[in-house]
Amino acid sequence: MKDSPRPTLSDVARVAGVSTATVSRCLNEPGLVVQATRERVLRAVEELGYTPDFSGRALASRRTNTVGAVIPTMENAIFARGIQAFQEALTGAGVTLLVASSGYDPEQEAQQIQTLIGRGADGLLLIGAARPASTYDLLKRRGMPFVLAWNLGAGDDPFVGFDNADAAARITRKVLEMGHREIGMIAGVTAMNDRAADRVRGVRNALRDAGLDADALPVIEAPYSFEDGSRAFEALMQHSPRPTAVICGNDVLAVGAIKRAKAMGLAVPEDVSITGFDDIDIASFVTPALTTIHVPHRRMGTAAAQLLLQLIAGEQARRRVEIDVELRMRGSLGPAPQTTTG
Amino acid sequence: MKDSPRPTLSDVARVAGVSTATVSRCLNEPGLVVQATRERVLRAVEELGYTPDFSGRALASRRTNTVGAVIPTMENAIFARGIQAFQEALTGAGVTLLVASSGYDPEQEAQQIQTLIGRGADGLLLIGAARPASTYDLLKRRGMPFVLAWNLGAGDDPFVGFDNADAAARITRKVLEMGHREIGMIAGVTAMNDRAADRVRGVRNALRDAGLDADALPVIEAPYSFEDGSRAFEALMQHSPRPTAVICGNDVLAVGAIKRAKAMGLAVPEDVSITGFDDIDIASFVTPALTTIHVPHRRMGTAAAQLLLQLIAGEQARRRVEIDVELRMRGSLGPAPQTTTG
DNA sequence: TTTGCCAATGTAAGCGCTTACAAGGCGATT
DNA sequence: AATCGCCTTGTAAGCGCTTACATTGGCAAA
Repeated sequence: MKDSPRPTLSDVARVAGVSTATVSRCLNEPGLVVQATRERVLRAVEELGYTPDFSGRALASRRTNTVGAVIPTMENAIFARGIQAFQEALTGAGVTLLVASSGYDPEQEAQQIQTLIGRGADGLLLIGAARPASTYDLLKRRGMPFVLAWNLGAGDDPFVGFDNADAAARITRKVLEMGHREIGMIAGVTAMNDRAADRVRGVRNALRDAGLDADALPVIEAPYSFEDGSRAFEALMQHSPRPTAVICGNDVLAVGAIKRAKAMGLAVPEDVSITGFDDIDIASFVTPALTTIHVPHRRMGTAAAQLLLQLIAGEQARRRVEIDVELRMRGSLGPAPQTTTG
Repeated sequence: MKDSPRPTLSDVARVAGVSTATVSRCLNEPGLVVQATRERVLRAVEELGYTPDFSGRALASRRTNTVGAVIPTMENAIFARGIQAFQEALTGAGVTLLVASSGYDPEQEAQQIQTLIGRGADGLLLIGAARPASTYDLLKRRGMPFVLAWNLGAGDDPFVGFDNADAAARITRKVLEMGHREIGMIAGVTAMNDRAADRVRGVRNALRDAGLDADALPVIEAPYSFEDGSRAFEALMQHSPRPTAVICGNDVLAVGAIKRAKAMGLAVPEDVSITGFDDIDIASFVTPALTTIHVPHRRMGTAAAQLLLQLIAGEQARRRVEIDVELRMRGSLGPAPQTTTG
């Protein structure tokens, strides 16, 4: 195999017997080139196996048709799904996506943003709204279009998301409606994760509104895994009085909790009710199926792509897109058990 | 917010009162610049909020410290996990990752490879071994280092993977050992997916080796979702004689199958045994837990990164890395039920 | 035939950066 | 005091591409 250096525009030009400008036009504005020439050029392209060099093109044309996304991690189904839809929408518009992950670390996120800017991203997708002011400063000083997703944005920052606190409050009210008064929560790790923190806040708000003591709510934080959900559930069951309902910050924790409940000989929902959040595939597949908040992740990704493309194009657009989420009532939430004191 | 054009190297140079070469050196080889100058330059960088432009740098230096990966889809936990590890390993080496997805379409894959080459990727990660010869030609003509993952590579192509057929045969032998003779299979979609196809082949091989009629194996292909696994299971149960064991091409299908089995009033594994493949988190969380093939996806991602970096650096390296997978025996596989004819 | 215009192509100047090479300055050596 | 050599910095030539502008040729109109 010949390890040939990549052919360049001028190689093509030489082989085709035209100028580099003509080759460039052939590739970008074929209409400007007469058919015979075009064919000659394309033949040369074929023959040499020419592929345009992105750097050269970006440098000369000052645009990249590229947007970047910085997500906490790919190992979370909700991001994977949303980003996949985001990407599909972009591809449809001839734009490529650069994905970077921050591991939930704001410093790494800032670093990745720098990298993406350096790579000429025309716009950025960021997750959630909580990040240092310095990061927002950077973005705005650069005039870099960006869209926040998976949460509401502060100020007038453009976003495509939903109110996590409000949704958490909604599911909490449902739990209360079912007669539960001893409630516990298994939250995602809230440090550097405004979505997780907002969900805790939402639960507390709902309790307070119902005249209960929000500060008394036992909350255990757990990383995003079945196993950690299980462990947290077991710990929560040690709390006295024992919760009759456990509200989980996401479906994965909830599934872990259900599993442990069964292992502990507790019937769900007869002995203890469990709720989730996100409505990922597995939510409807566990037994009992999870009562949860349905979030249309794909739709959110698509809408985010549309908004970002509009911002980049400088078009007028509704900058604050609230996505509807809805409560999905399923088997894991039932009426509170009769207490002996009741 | 001033929508200032990005500051360039020469802006920094002007502010710091030095030449562009010195600024460049400050950023890339700080050792070559005397402390006083360095401080002055860094202050200017800070003040202007300068970020190096990737295109300019790539164009001038002929290297990008970038590798690309083309995966079928992000919406599959096994890729998400492997790629996450792949990325972490790269980041540790100061290399950035560009991810593209092909939607299991070889043409799109070739397209994405072109794009990544155009973007100056120093190397590529590709999934599986099956793709048109033209794609391999392109890669080799360019002298582009690449690593295949999630399967064995053909010829002497470098890979980090495992033998899907062999692993599938292994789990099939186990099923046979448990006394099952009426076996069915729910496979992933095999078109354009050599891993899925190899798994089917492996099952057939094992049956043949056991003196059974491999062609008689009922196989239903299903997309990667719980729901499709369920549907396929139900269809398979119409087959006569009804299978006492269902081998699934992946864990997601298997979980779907288990759920439907229960819904149909079939006990697992008493009435029907079900096996999976991949050992994703949920495999140990379903009831009964899945007997499956454990694949260390993260380890594979890390190893792939190491190999790719070595190839790029032109170092001598073992180019064919076979990853160990192992059978995880859990509750979903039990002895074949007594038949009336037995 | 001459003129004018337009379509097709060529010329060449960068885009922001790196890096050979040149130049300058200073201390050490003789 | 003269010379050398090294350390620091500057000069300038591209890297592969796009694109404003110049040039050419052909054809229609006069």
